[in-house]
Amino acid sequence: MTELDTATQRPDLPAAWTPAEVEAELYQRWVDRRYFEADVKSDKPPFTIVLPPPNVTGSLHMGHAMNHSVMDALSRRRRMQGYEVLWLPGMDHAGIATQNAVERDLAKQGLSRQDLGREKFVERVWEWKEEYGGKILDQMKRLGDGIDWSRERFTMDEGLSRAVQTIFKKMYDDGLIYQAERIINWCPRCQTALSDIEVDHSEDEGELVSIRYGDGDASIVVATTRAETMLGDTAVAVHPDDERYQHLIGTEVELPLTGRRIPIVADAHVDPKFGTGAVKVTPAHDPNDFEIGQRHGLPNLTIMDGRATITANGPFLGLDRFEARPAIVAALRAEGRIVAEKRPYVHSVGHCSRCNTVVEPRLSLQWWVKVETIAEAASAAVRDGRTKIHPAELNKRYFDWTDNLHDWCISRQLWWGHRIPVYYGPNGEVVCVGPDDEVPTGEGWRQDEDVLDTWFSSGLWPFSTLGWPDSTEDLKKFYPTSVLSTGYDILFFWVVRMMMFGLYAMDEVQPFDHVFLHGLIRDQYGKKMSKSKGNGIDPLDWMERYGADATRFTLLRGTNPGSDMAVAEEWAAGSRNFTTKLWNATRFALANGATVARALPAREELTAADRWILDELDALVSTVDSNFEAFQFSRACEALYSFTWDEFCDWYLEIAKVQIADGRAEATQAVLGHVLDVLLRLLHPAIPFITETLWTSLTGGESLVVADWPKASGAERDVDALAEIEGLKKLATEIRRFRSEQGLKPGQKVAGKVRGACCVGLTDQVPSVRAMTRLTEPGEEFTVSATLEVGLPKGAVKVELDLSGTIDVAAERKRLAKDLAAAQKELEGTTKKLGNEAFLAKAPAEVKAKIEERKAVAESEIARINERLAALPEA
RNA sequence: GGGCGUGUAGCUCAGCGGAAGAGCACUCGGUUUACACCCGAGCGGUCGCAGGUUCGAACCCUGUCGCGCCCA
Repeated sequence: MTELDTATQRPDLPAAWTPAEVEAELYQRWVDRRYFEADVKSDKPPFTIVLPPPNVTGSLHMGHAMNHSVMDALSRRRRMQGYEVLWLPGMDHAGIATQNAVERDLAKQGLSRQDLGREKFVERVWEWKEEYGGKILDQMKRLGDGIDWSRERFTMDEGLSRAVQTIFKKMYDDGLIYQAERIINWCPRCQTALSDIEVDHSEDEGELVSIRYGDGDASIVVATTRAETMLGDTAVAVHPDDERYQHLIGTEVELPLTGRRIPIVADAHVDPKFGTGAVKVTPAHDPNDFEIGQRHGLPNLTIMDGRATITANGPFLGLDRFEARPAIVAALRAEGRIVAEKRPYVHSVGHCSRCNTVVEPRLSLQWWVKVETIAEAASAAVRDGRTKIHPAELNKRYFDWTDNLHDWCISRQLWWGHRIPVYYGPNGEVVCVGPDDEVPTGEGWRQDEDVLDTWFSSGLWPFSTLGWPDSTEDLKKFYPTSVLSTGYDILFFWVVRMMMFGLYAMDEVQPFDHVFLHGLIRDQYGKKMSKSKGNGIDPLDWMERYGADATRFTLLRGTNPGSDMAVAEEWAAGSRNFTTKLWNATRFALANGATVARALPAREELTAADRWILDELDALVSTVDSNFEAFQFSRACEALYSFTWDEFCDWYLEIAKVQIADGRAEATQAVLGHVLDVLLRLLHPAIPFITETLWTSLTGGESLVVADWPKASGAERDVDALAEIEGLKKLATEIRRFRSEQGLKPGQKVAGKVRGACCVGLTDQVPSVRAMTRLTEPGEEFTVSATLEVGLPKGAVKVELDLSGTIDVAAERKRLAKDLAAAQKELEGTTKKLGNEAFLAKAPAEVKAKIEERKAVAESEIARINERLAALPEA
C-alpha cells in the first residue's frame, strides 16, 4: 500500500455505503452549486424536459419514481454531453381532486363549500395548498431529480393563468371555443360536468326491464336499464326497415304513468337485432337519444336535476334516481306493463373518475373546444415526424384518438380553477376578456360562473411554463422541448392536448421532439398495483432501506418503451447488492492504487487482460450510449450490470491482483483507474449518488454531474486478447468445476501443474488461472494423482493435480460422461447438417465453416474424453 | 364487436432466421488478504398448441387456445 498516489486519491471512503445517511447531503451540494439551473444565455445546445406536473394533492408513487428515473437519467446524460439542460418542475392545481380534498376537510367541521361562499372557499384551497400541497416535491429531491428549482411553476400561478386567459381569448376569437347545449357526463356528487376521459367505465350489475308502451296492436315493447328515465321519453324509435314495426311508424303511443302521447319514429341508428328492436328515446338524458331527438325534432324533456333527483311532476317528484327506479318499475308492474325483467343484468356503467359516483348523462349548456382543425394538426405533427413517439407502435393509438376526437367539454361547475373569462351584460352582451383587456363593470354585468377543465391549463404546460404568451428568452432557447416522458396511460388525457395547444399557440412548432411512453408498474405477479388490492409498494420505503440509487436502478432496469414492468422487493434488494458490489470493487481498486493521475500506458505495453477489459469497456460505452439514445434503458442497465459484475469484478479484478503482485502494478493501477473512471461516468445517469461519491474519491474531480460523458473510441477490438481471456475463463472454470466435483473445499490449496498452455497461447494467463483456482507450485514430493484436460479451440491444456490421495472416480466418470454426452450431441447435430445436401448448396460459406469447425471440435473432444475415461481406474 | 400487444427455466423477463439466455428462487460446497448485500459449482426449458414457408424457425406466415390493454 506504500505505492498509493496520495496526490489524487482520497482514501476516505467508509467501509460501507449507507445511502439513507448521505444521499440528501449530496443532493443539497448539487443544488447549492446550482448545477441544475439552466442558463438561458448559454451557447450550448438546449435539452429541455418539462416535468409532467403532479397533482398538488399527490405523493410520489412507483409510477412517478419510474418516470422521474427516466427523465433524470436522460437529462444527466445530456448535461454530461455538453447540452444546456433545462428540466422544469411544477404542479397541477388538479381541479376536482383538490376541491374534493378541501371539501372533505370542511365536512369534518360540518361545513360545505356553499357555507363559505365562493371567494372564501377558494382562499381556503390556497391555504390548503400552502400547508399540505406539494409534498411530492421533497420526495423528488430524495430521488435525486436534477431539476431546476428556480423555475418551478404552478398551473394556477399568475403567469400560467395569464397564458390560460390568452389562449382562451384567442381560441374564442378564432371560433374554436363556443358554448352549446348538449348531453354531457354529469357527476351528481361533484355537481359538475366531466369530459369523456374523466369517466371510468366498469361492468356493473343492474337490471334490464322490458316495458310495453301502448295497448293491443298499437303496442310496442322497449327495454331499458334506467327505467326512471321513461318519464322523460319523447318518442320510441325503430329501424326504418324493420318489418315488425312498419305499421306503427308515424303513429303515437301513450307513455305509461304520464298519459302523454309520444310518436314512434324511424331512425337508422337503431339496432334492430338488439332486444325488441324498439328503443325508448329520452333526449335530455341520453347522448344517443339526444341525437335521435335532434334528427326528428323531438322536445328535450328534463326530468332530473343536478343531484339526480326527479323533477317531473307526479308521484315520483323528489325521489333520488336510484329510489325512483324501483318505484317506477313497481308502478309499471302494477299496470301490467312489465313484459320481462332481467336481474342482475351486467352492463357497462360510467363512474366519475374522482369520486366513483355513477355518472348521469345530462343536457346542459357548456363550453366546448372545437377540436377538428387542431386535432388534425396534432396528427400531422406525428405523421410527418416532427414529433416521434417511442415506441412507434403507439402511433396508431395516437392517430385513433386524434382522428376521432369529439369536441372537448372544458367547462366545470367547480370553484377551484381558472374561471372562464367571459362576461355577460345586462342586455344580453357576451364579452370574452383577454388578460390585458378591461373587465366590463357596472350594473348587470357578471362573469361566467364556471371554471376550466384542469387539462386545459396543463395542456399549455410545455410553453406556458417558459413564459408564453410573452416572447421570453426561455421560450426562444428551450422550446420546443426535447422529450416528454410519461406513461402510455395518459397519452390521450394529456399528450394529445399538449400537441393540439402547442401547435396552435406556437405557429405549428411541436411542443416536443420525442414522446417517450413507458409502461405501468405491476407487482411481482404482473398485477396492476392498486390501493384496493393492497399490492402497492412505496418508493420512499425502498429509498429508505435500499437507497435512491437502488430504487432508480431497479426501475430503469425494467424500463423499455411501452412495456409494463413487474417489480418486487427482491428486485430492489438486487439493485442494492449491485451498488454494494460497485462500492466494494472501487474501494478495493483504490486500496490497490487505482489512479487516473497516470496516463494509460501505450497499448503494446499492456497485458492481454488489460487490452481485453479496455475493449470491453469501449464496447460498453457504445452499447450504453446507443441504448440511451433509443430510450432502451433496460438494455443499457443490463449492459452496465453485467460489465461491472461479470467482467470487471469477477475476472479483471482477480487478474489485476495477480498483475499487481507480479510487478505490473503501475500499468494495472492506471487501467483500473481508467476503467472505473469511465464506468462511473456511464453509471451516473442511472445511479447518481454512489457514483458521485466514488468518482470524486477516485479522481479528485469536482462532480460527476458536470463531468464529460465518455465516447467510444471506435477502435477495432483486439481479437487475440479476447481469445486469451476466453481461454483463461474456460480454463479456470473447468478447473473449478473439477475441484468442486471432486469435493475439494473452495479455499483448499492444491499443488498442480498446468501443461500445454504455451501451445494454445495462454502462457501469460497461467499465473492468474493458478491464483483463481488455488493451485500452488508443485514441491519436491509432487505426485500426480489427478489429471484433467480442458479442450480449447486451439487444443487441450492438461492440468495435473496432487490431491494427496486417490480421486473420486465415480464423480470424475460422471463429469466426463456429461461432457461426452454434450460433445456427442454436438457431433450428431453438426454431422446431420453437413450431410444435408440442400444445406451445403444453399447455406452461406461462413455458416458452413462454422459448423465444420464445431464438428471438428466435437470429434476431438469425444476422442479426448474417451481416452480419459479409459485411463480411469475401475470404480 | 374493432384494434393493439403478449404467451420462452418455479417467478419476472431478454433474445426475434444460423450453437436456448439473465436476474431472482432452488441444490451442493465455502471464515478464499474487496464484497456472506459475498464467492465457486450445479439443477432447471420439445421457446402455448397445430400446420406452413425455408437448407435451417423461439424468431417469418396461417390457424387455434389463453392472457392483457385500448376503443366501441
